[in-house]
Amino acid sequence: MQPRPTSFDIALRAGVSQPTVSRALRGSPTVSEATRLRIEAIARELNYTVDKNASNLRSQHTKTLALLLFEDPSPDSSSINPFFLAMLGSITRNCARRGYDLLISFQKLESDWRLDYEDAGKADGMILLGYGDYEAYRARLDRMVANGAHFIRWGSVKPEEPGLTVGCDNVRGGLEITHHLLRQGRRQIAFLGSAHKGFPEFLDRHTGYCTALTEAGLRVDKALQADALSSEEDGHTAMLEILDRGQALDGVVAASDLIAIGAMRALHERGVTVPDQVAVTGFDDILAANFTSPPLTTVAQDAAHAGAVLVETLIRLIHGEPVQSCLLPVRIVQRKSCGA
Amino acid sequence: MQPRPTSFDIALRAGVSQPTVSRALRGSPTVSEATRLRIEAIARELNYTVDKNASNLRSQHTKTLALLLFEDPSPDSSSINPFFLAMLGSITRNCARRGYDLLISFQKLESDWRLDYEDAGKADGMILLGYGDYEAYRARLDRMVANGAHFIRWGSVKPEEPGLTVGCDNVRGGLEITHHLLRQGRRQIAFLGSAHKGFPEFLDRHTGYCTALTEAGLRVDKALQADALSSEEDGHTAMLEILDRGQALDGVVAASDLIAIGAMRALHERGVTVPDQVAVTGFDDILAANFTSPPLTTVAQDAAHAGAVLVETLIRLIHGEPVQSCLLPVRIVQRKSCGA
DNA sequence: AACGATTGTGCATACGTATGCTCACCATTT
DNA sequence: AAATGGTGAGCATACGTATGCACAATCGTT
Repeated sequence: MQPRPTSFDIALRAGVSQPTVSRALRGSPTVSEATRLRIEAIARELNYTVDKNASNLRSQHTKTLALLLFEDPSPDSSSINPFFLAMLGSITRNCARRGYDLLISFQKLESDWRLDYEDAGKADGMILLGYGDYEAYRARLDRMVANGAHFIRWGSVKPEEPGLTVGCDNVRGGLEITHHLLRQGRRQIAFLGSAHKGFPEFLDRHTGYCTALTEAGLRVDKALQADALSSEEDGHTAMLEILDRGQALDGVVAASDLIAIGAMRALHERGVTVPDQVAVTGFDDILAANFTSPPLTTVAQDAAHAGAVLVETLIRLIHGEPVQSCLLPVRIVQRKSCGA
Repeated sequence: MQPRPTSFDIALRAGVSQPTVSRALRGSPTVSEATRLRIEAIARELNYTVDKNASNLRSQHTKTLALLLFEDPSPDSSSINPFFLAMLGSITRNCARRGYDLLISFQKLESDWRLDYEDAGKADGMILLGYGDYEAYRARLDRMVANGAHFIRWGSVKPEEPGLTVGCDNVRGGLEITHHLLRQGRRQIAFLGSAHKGFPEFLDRHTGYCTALTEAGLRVDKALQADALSSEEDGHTAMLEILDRGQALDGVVAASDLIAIGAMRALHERGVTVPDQVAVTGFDDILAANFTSPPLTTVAQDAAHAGAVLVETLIRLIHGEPVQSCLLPVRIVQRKSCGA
């Protein structure tokens, strides 16, 4: 177990100076082809790798991004929301594609996450992922922007918020899926999802839902709505709540797939058939949406694309290139649960 | 946007030397209480954070673990196996709990992953996660062990393999779930899962399945087995293959939940009822297993516990403490699909 | 033939921290 | 009063790389 070779070892064997080795391996044009090839050969032979800590320390950047995953506010914090997991996969791949490492961390929204990463020189920028009411942290975000921190959020895109946001078009998603149910002739469409401020994306979806109803000349009825956070259990509870009101309904727009799955369970328990009596739709298109019975019609967010945009935009921000927030399109995935 | 404060800045304001600041903040006993408190106060005031790169460079360790996630060999590489995602979540949490950062990377098993991480000084150790025939890489693993690399694998625990492995008791899982079906009176139990070497865990589960049948005095019948890699589609195909043989059966032991879900889809398409005509079981207990129709009886692997053991063991390995491979218990989660 | 332009390399140094060693100081002991 | 021991802090330095600057060598130009 010999110590790692350094650039000095390479230099010695190649008969050049250490800086020349550094330049050669980084592909600097000021090093001649012949020298570079010689150095590269020796480096390969010795299994040399650049010491990242030394390299980062000197160059003052890390080629690393930090992904801060904010815990669901829901009590069941033992599992991550499946959609965020899909995002995580996509972000990881895209970081690798761009030559960046990805540092992952779970956080509470209230904790002092800024200090831990970019400030500590562990990452060049941060991706903020998770439900959460960023508005409550406006002051902190403002300060971060002022300090020149590099970060980008996934969430509800609002022009007035500080910093950059990438998110899908939740309003349009809510609008189109509701339209879709209306086109099936559904008229008493419930909405399940938190209207709580902590879930700005759910609020947007709710806005789309309301707009669709209004455009169709229908009344937005409070009796057809119930709060649900993000879990399957929440969806189950919310659905039962509406049923227990004795409220008649023929459709359900759920703010997430998990909520929709819970709602279907509740309907099933009460002997209501899906989609014949009640059509149900979700949002996200998580894996499980394929396997429910009936399979769930839902608004798909393209996690692969979203991850690419997040990483790409953040890297451009780090490089000082012009960037802007970005609203991604959504797409309706039609399966059986909507009755179409 | 002023430059980050360094330990020299703190030292200046506190009227001490830089090394004293370093010692104070790291809690060295050679610094007096009074001095330490003073330094800590100033550090807080200036929003000081230790520069990780400098710190790591000097101390030659990073307080970072690398998670190498090997791609599924399955063609659909766009999504990560849900069980591994659950592991990822658990590993992340446990790293945080122990004060380590987690660096994530997708890899191909063939690529030169060792060089990229521990050697580059980016991580103190590596967690290897993914299906894969590590045996084919025995030589490389041997070399890594000889070089003193710190790594731990998730997978099939075999005493003869180099390095450390943590895995659940796949043989016992296969055994118990098959017993479970046998106890329901099932006698013609199929096995769906790759007997391919690339999936040692599936092989172990298959071993358990065979043992259970033999113990029950039943013959292990090739006609009741079909290869399936890890995806839902593979399970679907494999199930159809057996059905198309005209093979009679009353139970299915699938080597993963996704395979089981695909199998149930195939059975449903052919008008076979689950669990009345055919009982179906899975392995993993992914989220979706709750929501299938009927809900899937399966062998649960405790990802939360597994992640804790992996991280714990790796850290002890890094610290030079005695460690050993570890076999984790599995637990049968009974739902509707097994007919019990 | 002399001179500027170009090319390739070395020198010196900085990045910010952690730690072995030395040393001053004070309290206690003989 | 001298010797001893313990405590707290400073000095010097190392970790391995990247980069501004100087400079030597080569080339092309008039």
